[in-house]
Amino acid sequence: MIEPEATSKPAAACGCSPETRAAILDTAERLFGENGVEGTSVRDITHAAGVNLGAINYHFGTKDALVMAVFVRRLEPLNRERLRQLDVLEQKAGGQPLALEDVLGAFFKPIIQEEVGGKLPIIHILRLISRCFQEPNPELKAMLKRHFEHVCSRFDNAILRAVPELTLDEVFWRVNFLVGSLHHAMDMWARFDWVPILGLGHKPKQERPSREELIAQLIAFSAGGIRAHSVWTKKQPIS
Amino acid sequence: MIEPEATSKPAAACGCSPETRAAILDTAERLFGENGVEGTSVRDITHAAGVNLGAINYHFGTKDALVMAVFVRRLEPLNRERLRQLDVLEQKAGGQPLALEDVLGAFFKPIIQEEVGGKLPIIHILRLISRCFQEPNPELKAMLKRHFEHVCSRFDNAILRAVPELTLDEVFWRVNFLVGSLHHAMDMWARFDWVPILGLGHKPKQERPSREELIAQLIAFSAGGIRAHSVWTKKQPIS
DNA sequence: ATGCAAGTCATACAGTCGTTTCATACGCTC
DNA sequence: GAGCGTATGAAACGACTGTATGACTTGCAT
Repeated sequence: MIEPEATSKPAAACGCSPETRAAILDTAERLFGENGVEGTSVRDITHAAGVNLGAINYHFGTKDALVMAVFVRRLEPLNRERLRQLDVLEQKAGGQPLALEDVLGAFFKPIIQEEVGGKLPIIHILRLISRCFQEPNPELKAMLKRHFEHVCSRFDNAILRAVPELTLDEVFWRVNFLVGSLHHAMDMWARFDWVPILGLGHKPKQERPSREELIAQLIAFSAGGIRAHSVWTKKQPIS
Repeated sequence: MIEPEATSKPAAACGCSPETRAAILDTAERLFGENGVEGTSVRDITHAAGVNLGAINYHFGTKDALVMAVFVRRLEPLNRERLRQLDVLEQKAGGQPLALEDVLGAFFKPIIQEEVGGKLPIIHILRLISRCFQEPNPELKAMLKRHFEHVCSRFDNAILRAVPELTLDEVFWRVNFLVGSLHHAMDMWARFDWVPILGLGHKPKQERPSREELIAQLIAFSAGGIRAHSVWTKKQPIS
């Protein structure tokens, strides 16, 4: 594990930072997703990546800056792809409201397209996002806002046009429900073999579903949930 | 903040551990929920609780044991109340399948009943549960399994009877979707004033919804999602 | 009064944290 | 080949981590 990948050449060909930077980003993304930012030390990362301890501070300045770099590398292409798919749908529709399932597909599918933004499974960065939504770190929150603000605004509007019965507030909260479902489900999916240890109800009989099957289930669930009758227009209290 | 609550009496009345233990549990629950277990030191807890540094090790042995104690104090009465409400529903139904919304209500409502298991807002322990579902700590997982296994099994069965079209696997995953919605939404709700900073889409025009309103929305969404047409019986791939 | 057990206190321990330092080795331009 | 900027290496820094120790105080039974 500390073995510094024997295939690496003894020296880089150019003066710029070669694969060390990428190795740190890859390893940090994985370990952050598995154990959290606070649960992963810079020594964990450098040892697993087979680079020197000082490499993180040299290439990124601080550990916090590394966290930001890990996010930016993934979030930028991920959300660009989401918007691109939404653009395609709206262009096809020619001004008409989109089908709800199509909108949800444009939001979910880029998550499971592993090649978006790199060759590492996207699940790691998704688990990391899920973790960091709960963190109180203001810089982290500002960064997440910067990347998600426009995207969620576009999708909120598309969903509101697809299901005009709802109020904007209801769309806001139901989109948050949907995001929570995505995060928790993909986390469960990534650790499917351990799910019976977690013990959330029955252990499914069959194998772990494919990513495509899980996303199909997620789209069906979310669409059904968003299409549920409005409950806040009448402001009816809970029984 | 370090002020050891001036109203406390100079000495306890009995030889047993008096309010120190409870003060540690209350403070730990809050700080763990806000900053995570790894992000909260024993000094953070003891300072905020106004007790001595050694008090945690004296009363609980280790920090990990404190984490367990924090969980057990809440989870036991919470899940007991869930099962009680489900029992009442099944007794009323007399062998007939329950209404899906009633089942979901029995799962969600005890979360918002603040007086269940203590006088602290339940939101802290909910955020802590949400965080710890992602932790790789095996002892934590075993503890969560112990508390949730029976409860989720009961609710899975009730939901399966309410929506017999679904397969057991689908119920399993949709219940996980629902759990993710609950965790993420309640976390957002707890930090509603900061949500625009997080930037998940539009900022709602109106005020933060009441807990009852949010749960009503969550029940509507979840019921709609669970009632969505089965997608795995036909094993249709994603388009 | 005396002894005892429980609780609190200040302090210290060894280990780990993120970061810094300085020396060294490299590819490049002049 | 000299000089330069970039990258890596080993070691150390002070701060912080969870935990352990021993003295002190308290309420209560003898």
